[in-house]
Amino acid sequence: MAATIKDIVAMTGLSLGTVSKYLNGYPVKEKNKALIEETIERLDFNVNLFARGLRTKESKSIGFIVPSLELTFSTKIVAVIERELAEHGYTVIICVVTGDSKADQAKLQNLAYQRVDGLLVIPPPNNLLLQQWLERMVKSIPIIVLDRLFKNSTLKHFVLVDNATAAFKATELLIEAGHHDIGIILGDTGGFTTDERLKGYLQALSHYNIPIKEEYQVYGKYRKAEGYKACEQLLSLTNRPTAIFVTNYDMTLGILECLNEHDVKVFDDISLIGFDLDEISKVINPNLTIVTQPVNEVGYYTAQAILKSLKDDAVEQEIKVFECSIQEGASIKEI
Amino acid sequence: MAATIKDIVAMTGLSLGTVSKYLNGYPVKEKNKALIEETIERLDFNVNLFARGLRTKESKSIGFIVPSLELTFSTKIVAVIERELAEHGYTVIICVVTGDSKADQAKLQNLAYQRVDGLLVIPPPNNLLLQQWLERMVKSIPIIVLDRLFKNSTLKHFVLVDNATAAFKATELLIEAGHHDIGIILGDTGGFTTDERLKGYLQALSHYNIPIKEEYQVYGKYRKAEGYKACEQLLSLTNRPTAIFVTNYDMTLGILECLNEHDVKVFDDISLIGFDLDEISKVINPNLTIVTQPVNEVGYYTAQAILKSLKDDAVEQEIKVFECSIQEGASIKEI
DNA sequence: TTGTAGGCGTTATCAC
DNA sequence: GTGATAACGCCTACAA
Repeated sequence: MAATIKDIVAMTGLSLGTVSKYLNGYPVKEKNKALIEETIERLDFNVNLFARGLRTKESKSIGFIVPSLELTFSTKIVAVIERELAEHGYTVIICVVTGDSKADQAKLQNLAYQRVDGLLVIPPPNNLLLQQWLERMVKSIPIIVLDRLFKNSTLKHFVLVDNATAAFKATELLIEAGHHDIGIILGDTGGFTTDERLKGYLQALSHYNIPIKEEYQVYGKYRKAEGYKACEQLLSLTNRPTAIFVTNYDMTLGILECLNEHDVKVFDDISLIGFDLDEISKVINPNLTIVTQPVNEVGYYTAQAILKSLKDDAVEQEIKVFECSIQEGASIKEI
Repeated sequence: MAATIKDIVAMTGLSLGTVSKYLNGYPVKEKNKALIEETIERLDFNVNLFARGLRTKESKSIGFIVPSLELTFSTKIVAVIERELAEHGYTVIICVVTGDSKADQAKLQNLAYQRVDGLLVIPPPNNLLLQQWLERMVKSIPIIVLDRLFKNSTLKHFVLVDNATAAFKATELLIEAGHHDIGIILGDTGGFTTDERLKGYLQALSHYNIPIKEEYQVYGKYRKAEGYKACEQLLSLTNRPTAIFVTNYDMTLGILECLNEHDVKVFDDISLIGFDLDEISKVINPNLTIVTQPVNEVGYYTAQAILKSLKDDAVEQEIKVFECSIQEGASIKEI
């Protein structure tokens, strides 16, 4: 049905080799070039990537494994990366791997079948299966892991955000405003970013000689609904914290909803510092003070990095770390 | 490098045909089956979709063309669809086509090269190029268009949301609360959903004999920043509206930010009805009354529909319409 | 149930 | 610059 090079050959009288050369940017007589181009147009010819891939072993596609498309962080990164890669003729195949799903195995296999040229991964918290699969894949294609560091791994390329420092600074901000009873709402127990953020929080407390209270550390799995519950837990404490540090976007929504429903006023009744709420920090009244991750920079860097790996297949170890910044709002009360 | 069927043949002593049969679910002697499975495991064999596709002309991938990954509506649909399709062994290739970009042409060509088995499309407002391309593609693969209706087209399958009725009901709600001066913040001039929503708004006004004022209709391109500007425009009117209907998520954020900065209180100073703000309607104080689109249902239906089209290639005309609902908050004041 | 052989549409290696 | 020809890895008749 669809036109092939042979059809072009038949129409132009040129040889298969010549047409193929044209298609791949090799020099062809000006006259023949025009003839081929016209014929391609007429036939609505599209190169068959099955056939080309069979020969060249390149799919011109890269796989992007994310833990969820419902989490704002992943989605934003996908947006940036799609843009950059498309510009270079690469197509992005999305693959959601949650880490706790029976479907993961099948999904990864599909991705392997597709013969992507490279892989970008934001690993889910629970990811043994995925990690093993990656160790196998990295033998044949470049892989960049985002937002998580694997120790003792054959994987060499990581892109991180300095979550510990960010959490330290956020906590410090609350401490400097006079808060000693600071709750933190974390992601998944044992998750990499969760641990880093907790570390920063604890370091800040230690640094300022503030006693650490276990009951102030609650987990919300980075989800809005879980964040809501975690918040209720903090509110129900007899020694309720005077300030809360929420460690991602989606949970912050849950926290705000919870405070709203319990008629606890941000600033007046409780101080708050959020995470990555760029779009809505000013929608909220009072404006929220937030830690912001440099999502665009991370995405851009990653896209460029994978493109580079696709060319040179130099396999140097590389760990790139980005710093967060704090955007001041009016949600922290001096006490 | 990577193992092929031939390698399996060499290891097992079976023939190529037998192995291939196993791979495709045809009956094979139990003993041979076990042997093959073991060998596949040992060799880390993955079917080569280039080769298979070359024969079968199927890529097991479907393309999803969206106007942006920064718009909440698209992103949510992508999430649902990826989940459903993956379950059936299909892979999703994301392709952002903005409609005003020089890059569109190249991106569509790439998608054509990839030989996707089917296409899902949320067209951007400005989409002549895309539409022409789709008319060509639909000759060979099934295509479902979301959130927009093409008239006089060879495209036959559309999934819509009844935006006109939704806008009518939203406007009616404001009218019933006593509002006559109702501003509407729309998407892209001439966009399909924009026109539908405007239509519903105008119908409601007419139905209740409320004079239509052009200056109350402003456009915000469905973007937060543009929504902000549009809101400022409404606020600056001498006969400032007493209520505003904002027609998508992202713009609603902009409007809220704008009202916040101009110290105009929702409910007290101005009534508001938003769109698709599910996650944050309760984050805002007062809770926002919103129109909600059945995103999950739309996504689920679409995924099932494309899977069906992939099997039967019956090409019946089909236009599926989903209704919106209204979720009551406390952002509309009786006057 | 198993084995054999041809071909899917390209690219790459030659010789011309 | 151009033209023939052999792969690439798999599926699918067809024959056994």
